[in-house]
Amino acid sequence: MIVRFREKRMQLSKGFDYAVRSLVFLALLSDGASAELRTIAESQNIPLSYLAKVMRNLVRGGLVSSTLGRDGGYCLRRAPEEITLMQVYAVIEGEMRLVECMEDQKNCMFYKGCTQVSVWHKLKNAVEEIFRETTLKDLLPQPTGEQRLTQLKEKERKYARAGA
Amino acid sequence: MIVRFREKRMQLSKGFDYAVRSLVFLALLSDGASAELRTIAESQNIPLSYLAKVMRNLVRGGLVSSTLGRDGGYCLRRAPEEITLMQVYAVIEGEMRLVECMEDQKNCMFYKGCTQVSVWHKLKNAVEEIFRETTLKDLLPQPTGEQRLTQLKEKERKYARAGA
DNA sequence: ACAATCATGGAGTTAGTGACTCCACAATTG
DNA sequence: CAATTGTGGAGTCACTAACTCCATGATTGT
Repeated sequence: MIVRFREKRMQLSKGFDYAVRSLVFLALLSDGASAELRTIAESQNIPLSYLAKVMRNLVRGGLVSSTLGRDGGYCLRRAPEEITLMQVYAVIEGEMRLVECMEDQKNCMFYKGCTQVSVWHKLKNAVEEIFRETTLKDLLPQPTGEQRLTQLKEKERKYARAGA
Repeated sequence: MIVRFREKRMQLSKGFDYAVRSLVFLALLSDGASAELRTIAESQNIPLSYLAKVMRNLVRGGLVSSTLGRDGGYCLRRAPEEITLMQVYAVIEGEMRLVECMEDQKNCMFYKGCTQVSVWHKLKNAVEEIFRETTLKDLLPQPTGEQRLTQLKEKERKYARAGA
């Protein structure tokens, strides 16, 4: 039996979710390294040929670069902190439209008297602001206490060497 | 040819939009007055029998009351400033779920390492905050300059009488 | 009491599209 | 040249928002 997502509105698409996950995966690679489609798909449990489409959009959008042939794959084009969710959203979904008449109000039959459109815009702005201020870096898993301790020691050693 | 809404994610349902429009319509009636389904539907260009369903939800949700029989119809149960968009959303759409694994993270295969869910929650909170702070009153059309002038004169006359 | 008028309830129907698949093709490299 | 990798696009499928229909129940004026 396939358990499915009871659909309610205001939800994000899987494509967008997949894109973000994949980008985070790429961001976690030691810098500059690339990963093939299959690796990403398997690690993130994303259907391979569907992810192909998503990645193509990311390539077209300039967020990742792809190399063909043996040892090919995808890698980030910019540092994680320079890639915002807004950019990802724009690449995957385009312009955000909460309602039909969001920008082309001429089509809206309530053109003149419509008082709600301002609220929808406020909503859109709030969402986009969060998208704009959230970068891939914010989505990277925080180092555990142990890891942070290691980093600290590393730093200390550096300072010690610098002082010597 | 039927022109249709190019669907992009993060959009609000028509049901919700219809609900809000209808409530605003009711709020504009001189207080206590009720309007029948047909009146609302026609004024707002909403398919009659679809609106019936929406209104039923609003009744069940306690936002409007309905009276059957001749001269029946719907009217607001509370003052416009006491009805928030959040309440309307809850009645029409239920709990907001931006992604599948929003609350039942056990189902999420990335349970442990998932760093994005916090962003989705931030998003949800931002949207819900706007919904919570926006009431029907905020959606009522502002009086035009002319109307405001009339109101002002009305007030002056009152004061004049009071002074006399 | 009755008929007109109103909402209620629930079982359809439909079109659109998000999510996913498949396959042929193009580029790269050992 | 053969293996490996991404590209491109047409095609499929299931789900559901949006909408319809009809039978039923409540209320009120006459």
